[in-house]
Amino acid sequence: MAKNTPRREQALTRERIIEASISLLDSRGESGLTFRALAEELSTGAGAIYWHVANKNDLMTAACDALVARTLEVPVIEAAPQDVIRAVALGMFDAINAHPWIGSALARAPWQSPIVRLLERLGQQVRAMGVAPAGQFAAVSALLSYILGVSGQNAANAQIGKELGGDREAILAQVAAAWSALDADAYPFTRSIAPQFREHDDRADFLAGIDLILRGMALPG
Amino acid sequence: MAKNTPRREQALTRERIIEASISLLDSRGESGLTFRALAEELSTGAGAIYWHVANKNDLMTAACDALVARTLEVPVIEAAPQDVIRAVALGMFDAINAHPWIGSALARAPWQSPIVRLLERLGQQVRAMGVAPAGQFAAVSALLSYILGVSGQNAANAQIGKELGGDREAILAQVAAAWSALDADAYPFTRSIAPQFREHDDRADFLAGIDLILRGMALPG
DNA sequence: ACCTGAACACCGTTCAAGT
DNA sequence: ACCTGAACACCGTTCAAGT
Repeated sequence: MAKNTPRREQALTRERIIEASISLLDSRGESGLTFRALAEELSTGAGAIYWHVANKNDLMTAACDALVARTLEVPVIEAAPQDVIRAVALGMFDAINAHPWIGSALARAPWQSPIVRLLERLGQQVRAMGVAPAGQFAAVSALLSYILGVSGQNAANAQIGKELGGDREAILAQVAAAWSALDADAYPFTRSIAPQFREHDDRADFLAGIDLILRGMALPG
Repeated sequence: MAKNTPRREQALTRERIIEASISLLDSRGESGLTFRALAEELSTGAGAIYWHVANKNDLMTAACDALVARTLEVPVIEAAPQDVIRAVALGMFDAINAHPWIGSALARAPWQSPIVRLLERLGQQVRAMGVAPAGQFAAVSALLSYILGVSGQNAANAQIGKELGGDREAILAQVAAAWSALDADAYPFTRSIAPQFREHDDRADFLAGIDLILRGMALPG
């Protein structure tokens, strides 16, 4: 055996670990990211990964951060601040739809790097909108919380969808049917909204919520 | 041994299991809820619990639902719809502050019973506000997503706070310091907001976000 | 400095067997 | 019908030992 035979094609780096994590998360879902699976994918031992990564939480946050960075990388179009905010929000919505695990990862990373990226992007636009300095943090925080809330729900929906076989139409119909069967006295609103729910468009409703907040922000006072 | 000696004081019921789960979650945090710990608490075997509960997810959702139900149980004060919405939202905020694990449980229970309780309460008020039927679902959905987003972040904050020793002041200061140290070109907004963040009031900002959405909803069209 | 892989201390869930 | 508890198939994480 030559002594300088490399043990593998590429050296094990934090970046390679993160990339492998993303592809594992995308292909096998949240429960598919395992130190053992990762080690096999990278042709190494489970313990080796700990040299580059503190723990699983660190790994998830890093994977999430990499995708959020990519999502926000798109060139900033010259547009009204409100439109940029809409674009950023929709970009996140689409990214989470494509990689549902980001939703759960974001929920567990309070004020960490992926969130800060978003905060910065939204904040610059909120400032450009002319929101008073004293209200800027609260305004950005509201946008952020809303986006994260939708993210989390969408991630959970996707998870359940995968478990139940994936047919979105069927799941919506099932939920709508359950709502229609609720007690008429206790749940009048939910019952009445069931048909609307069945045909609702997550993306359109998401944007409607963003617009609600933006409209509230644009008002004086 | 008499044959009719009861094996334990009380029979094992779904309710007792849920109560024990809540107290375990409150005292030991999210990772403290374990079938083994639960079994010991209830003087039974781990497997016995499965007779009354489908799985851990079912258990978490049920525990969450019980607390949400209690939170929404408070008598509806005769007040303007906006004020009732504020009160409901604040009630949820405080409940999640007291039991951070609700935040994570809610995030994983899309359109399940705890969420439906909230949906109903908010929906009745949105309708009372006079929002057009076609916009009611989107409006409630926005409020709901926002509340869940804040919930999730708060739950994660509490989790990290517990891990790091619990001093909120110190954690805020630490995050603010990290933000101030960010690259000046890439993160101008985050840097500028750091002092504000250090002294921000989660509850006040939460309410400010609710008001933003309510204001947006009250506008025509 | 970086990697190996066995070992540790857990998990949720199942299921034959009991009452 | 309800409960027992051992067993199964996993986890994340650590660490002595290697290169």
